[in-house]
Amino acid sequence: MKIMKENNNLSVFTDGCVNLDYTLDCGQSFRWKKENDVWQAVVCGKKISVRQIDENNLLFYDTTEEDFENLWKNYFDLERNYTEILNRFKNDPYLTEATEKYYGIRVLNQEPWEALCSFIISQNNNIPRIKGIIERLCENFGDDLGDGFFSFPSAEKIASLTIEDLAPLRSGFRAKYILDAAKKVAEKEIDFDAIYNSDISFGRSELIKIKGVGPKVAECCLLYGFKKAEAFPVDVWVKRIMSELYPDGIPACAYPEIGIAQQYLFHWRRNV
DNA sequence: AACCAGGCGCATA
DNA sequence: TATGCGCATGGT
Repeated sequence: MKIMKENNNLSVFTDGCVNLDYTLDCGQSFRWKKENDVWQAVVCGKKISVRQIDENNLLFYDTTEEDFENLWKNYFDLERNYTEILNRFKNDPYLTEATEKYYGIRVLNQEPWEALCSFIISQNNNIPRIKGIIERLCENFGDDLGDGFFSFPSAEKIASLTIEDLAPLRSGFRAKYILDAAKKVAEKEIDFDAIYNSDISFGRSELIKIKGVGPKVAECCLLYGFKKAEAFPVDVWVKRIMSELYPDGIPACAYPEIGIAQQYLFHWRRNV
């Protein structure tokens, strides 16, 4: 990976397996917006603007090398060797098709709290409405960073609120789950560092202690928020994939990064 | 064990 | 334009 400074911007040359359009609009994150070919969001409390120049080149606007090294490199999972993983996936015909068609999806490493909160909201829900609820959550309780951008509110901030405070979100029965999660996280009853640094089985048993977090939401948190590539969220689309294509289970070549395989298969199956 | 709890996109009537 | 369906979890 080569990094070049261009005034205040950072030009990053990757291995080519990075497609922002696929990555930022495949149901794993809900806050990115594309405006004039530039993808924008607030991540880790900072506004980020990034553009795909070509297959190998990303341009990060107003970005320091320090922020890229400390935040964005990990966020976009750029340290992982996707070439090697996707080559291994080619031992399976369906994974071959999915990875060729949607080459460049990367599994993001989002902030644990944002991932947890987002996937609690995602349950029994569709993507347009998930985005709306999260947007209202940030507008109401996040920090105003100007130009219509808001940070994702902290667990501590949410923990200080009541169900009535959350009414403007129109999140329905999920509001009580959001509060329970915020309280358990703010009071360190759920220890993010421990989950991050432990085996996936520990994270599974911890996260389902939160009301509104079942197996599916827990797997999403572990995959997108705790960098567990071996997490495997099974939603209705993945259930279809499993019954239609893999009645005997996930092919061996997908291990151990079955979460990455899942992301390609999910997007592929949804866009048939 | 079957149903409901917000609400909305989506497919079908 | 109206109607029903799906959605992931917990509680009844």
